[in-house]
Amino acid sequence: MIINNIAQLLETKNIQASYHRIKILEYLVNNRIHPTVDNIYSALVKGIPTLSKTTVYNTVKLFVSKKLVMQVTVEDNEARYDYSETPHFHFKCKKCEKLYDIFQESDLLKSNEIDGHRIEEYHIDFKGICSFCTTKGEMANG
Amino acid sequence: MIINNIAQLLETKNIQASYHRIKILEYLVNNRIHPTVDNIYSALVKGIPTLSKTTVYNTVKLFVSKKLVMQVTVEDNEARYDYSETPHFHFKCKKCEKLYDIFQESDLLKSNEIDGHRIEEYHIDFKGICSFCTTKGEMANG
DNA sequence: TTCTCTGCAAACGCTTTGCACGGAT
DNA sequence: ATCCGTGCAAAGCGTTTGCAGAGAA
Repeated sequence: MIINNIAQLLETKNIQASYHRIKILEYLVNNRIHPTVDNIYSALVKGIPTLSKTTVYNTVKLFVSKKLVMQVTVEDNEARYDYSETPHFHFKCKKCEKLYDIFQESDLLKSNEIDGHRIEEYHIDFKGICSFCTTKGEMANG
Repeated sequence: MIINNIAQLLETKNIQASYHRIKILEYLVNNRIHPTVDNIYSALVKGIPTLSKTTVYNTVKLFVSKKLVMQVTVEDNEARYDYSETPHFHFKCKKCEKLYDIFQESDLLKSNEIDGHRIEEYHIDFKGICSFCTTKGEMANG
């Protein structure tokens, strides 16, 4: 369902709504499981036998560049992709390896628990434009 | 300097203090620049011509397993290594690509600035033992 | 001697690149 | 006819593995 909405969503971001792109975005919207490229490919190739992994790579890269989906890196060498309107954090269980979404915001760092999960490590990374680059304006490019 | 302290630091963590390990840890302690394996290798091979990248891989992996250094993944396909007693966050400038340490803790998410840097994205990942694995105790290993 | 550290070379796995085919406009 | 999406095959690159030689205990 909501294939039309998916196509519209693509157009909102100025992405031409090809069949593959619709299916890939649809998968991301309906499966908020932080899939890898391989996850997406394996799930979709059953219904689209001609699908290639290159297309999945191309497509998620395009989606990320258009800020339609977010790339998540919790573990190394596994790029995962995440469609979500709501900013959130992740909790990865070292035992069962599941990746949980965390929406709670307050007192994140005041205890060693979050949503009942025992925190052993955390990694908080910000990206943006640093104060030096901000004051230097655009001229410092390159 | 402080070669002796480095050796002691290794012994504290039950790591035999070989020459290479001392030099690699010394480099990490003195260069809090979140170096990659390649950074470490390139810096040290000048003074230790026989050094191999495999040894650097082996060594940082050992350090991480002994919790002597932390593995940082801000960008994909670049594993960086970080010696630091103080837990902290990172801010990566999208323009100049520099990686800043952030020690401030309060109101992290209440504004779109931190230490004067303009935040455009953030990624907060936790790792530990999830509530299900905790209640299941040790029996659920596998 | 035995155990561990070291290092070369090859293998590995994810990702990217180059190029050509095919469909849409 | 042109542009863009797609896909195969090969290359690329960081990392891991296997194994052998060197050094320490």
